[in-house]
Amino acid sequence: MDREEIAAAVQRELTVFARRVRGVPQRLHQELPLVAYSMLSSIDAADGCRSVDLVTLYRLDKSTVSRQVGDLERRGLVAKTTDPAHGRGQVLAVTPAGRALLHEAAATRQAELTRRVATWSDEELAAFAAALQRYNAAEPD
Amino acid sequence: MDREEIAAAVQRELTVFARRVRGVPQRLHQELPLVAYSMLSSIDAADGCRSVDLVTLYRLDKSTVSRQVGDLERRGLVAKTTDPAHGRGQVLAVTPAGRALLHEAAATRQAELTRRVATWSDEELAAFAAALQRYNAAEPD
DNA sequence: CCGCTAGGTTGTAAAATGCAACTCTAGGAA
DNA sequence: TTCCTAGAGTTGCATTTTACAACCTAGCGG
Repeated sequence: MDREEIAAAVQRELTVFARRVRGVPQRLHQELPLVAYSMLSSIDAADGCRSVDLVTLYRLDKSTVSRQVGDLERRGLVAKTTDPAHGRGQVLAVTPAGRALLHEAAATRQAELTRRVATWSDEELAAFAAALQRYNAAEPD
Repeated sequence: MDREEIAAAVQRELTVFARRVRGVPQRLHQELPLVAYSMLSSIDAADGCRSVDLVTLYRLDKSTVSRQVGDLERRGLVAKTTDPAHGRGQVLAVTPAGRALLHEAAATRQAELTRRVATWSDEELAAFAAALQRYNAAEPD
């Protein structure tokens, strides 16, 4: 198998993964679909982040992020604070309720993943994580 | 980093990938968005496949596949034939026009991928492909 | 003090999807 | 043979997610 074939295989597998994931949202966790989950977990991870940061992380439109963050806020999972230190924009923070729901959902997802990779060695899993990280880090433009 | 942390990293990276991909469809290839592309390429790869096969491959609803295949047919990229050998159901085939468009789109996507993994060695890329394959092959239920 | 611009929101339209109800027909049972 | 069941596909309908565009708002630099 030459490099081109390998690349084609990567392409194929990424496509399958991407397509399958589209439906998963509500199936996995009723209250926190993939979209909301990813937002919430990013806000939690990147301390003091603003909506713009999510725009660049996920390469989404401002409006999309605005709506989703708005939804999270309306549900009491996220709080917007106007931090004068950051000048313009609002700093986002996960509320205790948000954190609770997030941990619950994370556990569910983690369990699912753990089952899928049950037969993988630690080394194999670590290599996979590193490769994904590297792939995602590459600039698309 | 213990196994749990590694798993969390995998989770995180897969999420980022999944979220980013959602928007890509029309951006990458005007005529053949990700959804149509994946259908067409699967029909091309799995010779004599039926709609049901796509349902199981991508874990989509029958209706979704029906509409998408219908769209491809209306655009003259796919032909449905009622093969008596298969009993019920219709066997799908990519038309010459479909194949042409498919190859064109594949080239575009391949180029994009190639750029992203330009710094990867053959071994690294092959390992990535294998890991993805393994991940996708795991039964989710 | 004033315009510029980054950050965010809202209106609108499109795509993708799932569920449910329906049709059609091949294949087996009686 | 006839009938009934189950597999394959289609269509109606609602929902979610998204992009684009127009808009608003308030810091920041001059």
